[in-house]
Amino acid sequence: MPELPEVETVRRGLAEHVVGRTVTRAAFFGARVTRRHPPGPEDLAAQLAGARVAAAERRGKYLWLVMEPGRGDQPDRAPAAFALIVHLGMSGQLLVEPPDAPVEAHLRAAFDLAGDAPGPGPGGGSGGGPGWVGTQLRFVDQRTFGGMALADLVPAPGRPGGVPQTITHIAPDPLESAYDQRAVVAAMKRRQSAVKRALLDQSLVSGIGNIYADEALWAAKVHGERPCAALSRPALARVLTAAREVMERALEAGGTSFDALYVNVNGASGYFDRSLHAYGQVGRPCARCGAPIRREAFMNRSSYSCPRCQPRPRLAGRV
DNA sequence: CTTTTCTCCTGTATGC
DNA sequence: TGCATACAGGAGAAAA
Repeated sequence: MPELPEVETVRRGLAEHVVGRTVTRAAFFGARVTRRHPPGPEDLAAQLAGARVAAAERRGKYLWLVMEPGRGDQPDRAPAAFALIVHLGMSGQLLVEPPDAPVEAHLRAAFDLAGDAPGPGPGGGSGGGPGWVGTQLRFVDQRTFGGMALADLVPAPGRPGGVPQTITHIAPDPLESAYDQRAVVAAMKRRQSAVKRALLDQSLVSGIGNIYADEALWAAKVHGERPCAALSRPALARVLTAAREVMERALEAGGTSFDALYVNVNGASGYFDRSLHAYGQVGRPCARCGAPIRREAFMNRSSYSCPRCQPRPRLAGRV
């Protein structure tokens, strides 16, 4: 499940293999992948055709490519850059492949790319590389919770290139300069909800999903059902710091696993198997105290925690 | 305004 | 073996 570290790994792959190239043709398959782009897939394809990928950006779990339109009718006046937003949902992958690679079962979009990418990627020079005639960027998404859309870029603090207008409700994530942990702690203090719900609220702090929420709460020794307001500011800060640290470590573990041909979210995190202390570890001993990790229902899914290190709040829920 | 619930989707695992 | 069911879960719309 792509959360911040996995999405950042994909962004880095895009920066290396796609930025600098021009989209010569775009195609979309199925209606759901463009459901967040109201004008529809034909409009999306038309606007991308001829545009150059100027940058690959990320905030939380959202990716976007900064696109510079091709100069059509007005060669003396450069049209404004815009964003191609990509959300991977739960099962989305971005793949960089030769155009004649076999079509994946859940291929949702394909972009033909022209030009060389800068840096030591494929096609980056005469030596090395597979020597493709062309390159395709493909979006494959089994469950199609992800999608693509266009948006204008609007100014945002700490983001020189701006952020897409349609995702300005997404808060800065813990790894960007605009992130202000003291402000997040203050906002959490005012929340009338459990701390895990707050961690998952992307308008408060972005990038954290179910996995890293459980890991952060385990590291901070806090049960996710504890009300935000019942936690001290230092305790809230410890939870947020733990979230940042666990995601930084996951990024280190996952950041090296894609090769030159492949920008793959599923392969991005070897972190899952080796370093999880709570998520999915039901019955296994807590790494701190040895008590078996428990699983509890939470919002139609699951939460994992240590029953000894993370005791449930005494008043779990009010009526 | 704030907070919670529902819904979208499909492959995998489990139970009878 | 075959069929039904639970589960994974991000995010936005709808409801409370």
